Amino acid sequence: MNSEDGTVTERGHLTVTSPTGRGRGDLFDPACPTRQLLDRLGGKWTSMAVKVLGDAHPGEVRFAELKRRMPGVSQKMLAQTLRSLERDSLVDRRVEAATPPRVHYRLTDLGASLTEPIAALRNWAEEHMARIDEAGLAWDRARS
Amino acid sequence: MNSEDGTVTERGHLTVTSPTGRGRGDLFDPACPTRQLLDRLGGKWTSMAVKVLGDAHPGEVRFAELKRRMPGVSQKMLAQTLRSLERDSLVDRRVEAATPPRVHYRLTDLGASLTEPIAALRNWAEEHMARIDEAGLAWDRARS
DNA sequence: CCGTATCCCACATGATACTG
DNA sequence: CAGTATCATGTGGGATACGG
Repeated sequence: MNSEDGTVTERGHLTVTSPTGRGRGDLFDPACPTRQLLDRLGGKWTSMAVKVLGDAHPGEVRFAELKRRMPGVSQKMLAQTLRSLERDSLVDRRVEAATPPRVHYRLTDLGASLTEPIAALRNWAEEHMARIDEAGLAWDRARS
Repeated sequence: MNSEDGTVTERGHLTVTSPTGRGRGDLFDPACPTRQLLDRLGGKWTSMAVKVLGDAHPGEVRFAELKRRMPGVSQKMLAQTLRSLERDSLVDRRVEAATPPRVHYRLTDLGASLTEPIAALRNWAEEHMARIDEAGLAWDRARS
């Protein structure tokens, strides 16, 4: 982010309106909800964590089990991802006081509701991504 | 959706196991369609470009007009975003030979179909992001 | 007008090591 | 077991300048 330049380089977003549509006095959409959501889901592990927790719903999943079901994730990234989801109230964290400690995670109702739009994305992806891959390869070939 | 156990092997989503059924994963899956889609939509300008082009559909939009409707985007990022979309066959590019040249962009049918799952995301975001923001602020307050 | 080529930096992610 | 701390790095993306 640039220093003291008051003008932000990013403002209006997916809620971009037609100039004639309605007079939005503000014009500046400091934080478009869709952008914010995409920023979260776009993270490398967020959607996978939601998926894994969603599959276990309404059961709880422990940290190590979560890690086991998300091959490739590091402890750091898993913890960070869960933190973020917890902060957003999408995930609930329950600590079982014991030695060693046990920590259980589950989706909140809000988090569970997210699985629906994600499912829409997944369905679209399953149906069309193969074609997109082909198109990409063809494009690469045709290029010079 | 069941609360069954087991690793996530379901085809089509954020699949995580190796194709050879190795059991526990050693490698993460690079070819999950949903992951690929999210990587694209997660880009800073992709979804906005789709939105703007979708609003204009079936009309075409020229480069400069697109840029005008996407405040904050640089020429580099706009060109790069459009290239990527074109490569994916989500966007069609038409060059009108003239001086100065005119280039028109429009969504393909495939690209237009993407607006539906995106709309699902947007609806969810508009309905719930405010609450998520609150939760984040409360969380920040509660934890020093 | 419509791009591409460079440079640059913040940041997301990964590897590793260390605690309670 | 469930994290946090630290360091290294690849890259997305912004600024700027040049070219067709």
